[in-house]
Amino acid sequence: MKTIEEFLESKNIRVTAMRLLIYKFLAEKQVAVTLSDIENAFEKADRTTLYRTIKTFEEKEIVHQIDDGTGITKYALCEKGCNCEIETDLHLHFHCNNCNETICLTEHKIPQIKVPDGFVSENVNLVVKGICDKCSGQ
Amino acid sequence: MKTIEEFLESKNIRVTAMRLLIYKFLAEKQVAVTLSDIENAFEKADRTTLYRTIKTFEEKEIVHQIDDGTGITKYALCEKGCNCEIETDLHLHFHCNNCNETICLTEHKIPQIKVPDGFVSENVNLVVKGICDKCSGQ
DNA sequence: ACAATAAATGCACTTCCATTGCATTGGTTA
DNA sequence: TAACCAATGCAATGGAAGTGCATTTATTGT
Ligand SMILES: [Mn+2]
Ligand SMILES: [Mn+2]
Ligand SMILES: [Zn+2]
Ligand SMILES: [Zn+2]
Repeated sequence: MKTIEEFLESKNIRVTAMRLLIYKFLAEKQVAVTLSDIENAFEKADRTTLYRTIKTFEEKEIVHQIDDGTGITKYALCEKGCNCEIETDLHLHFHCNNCNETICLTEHKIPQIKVPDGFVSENVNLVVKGICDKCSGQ
Repeated sequence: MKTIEEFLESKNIRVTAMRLLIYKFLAEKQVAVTLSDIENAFEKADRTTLYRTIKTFEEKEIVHQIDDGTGITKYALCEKGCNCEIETDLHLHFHCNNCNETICLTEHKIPQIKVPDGFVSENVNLVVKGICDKCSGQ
């Protein structure tokens, strides 16, 4: 069981107080977060630092970006063995129309999508919208 | 074969010169267009008018909005019998990473997506990215 | 330990797109 | 013709993403 510090170092991310805090914040959250969410959680810190931190995490592939159609970019930690490097994020994302939260359904892989002749599929974004388990009340 | 005028009226959209022009512009295009595309095509007209025209078309369900992940909203005419009212846009969208164009693959319906127990799927957005037929050169 | 160096942080500013308020124009109806 | 309402145009706003540069903090070599 690696410490967070060791984990970040193994990914060539220098450990700083801010980075540890943001990493922990992401790890606690069960849902994808926006930059504003992080901003609200760390009011002392500058927006740019938070922005660049999340971008660093993204580059180093410990976080992936989610476009859930709300127009606001969200982020979530990658799962172990996520291998963003090789192919993008194969799991689907669910956006709740009620509580407005977006979560990774890491168990649910995106099915193979057929495209017409002549088209080459490199990458797929699949977002399901509806009511989440918490909001559907069961 | 209805005229465009009759068609717009049947959808409770008042016919104006601008609306006819924009409708024809959309009808000619084989690809989804941005507001800027329309703006460039009609430099005499005000951006707001173009914006509100497309929003009117969207409300009246003769145009659907496409979020292809570029961060810029695109629009395309609905197919006949599209029935946006009942359920959204079941076809998938393809975004070309080379020419940067997005097209409706109206023939390609989105497959049924399974979601975990407790989740209710209301609506699915599926965007495939890759190389389009024109760019793949076949 | 110290100086040199590089990276991280903070502040200010910019850009881009979407959206709105309000005045004006234009078309329809009584 | 007068009254009305919708469409248009202009100006401004807002939100989010991104960048330049100065400052602080950490790392490295001597
Ligand atoms: Mn995810
Ligand atoms: Mn479409
Ligand atoms: Zn919910
Ligand atoms: Zn192309």
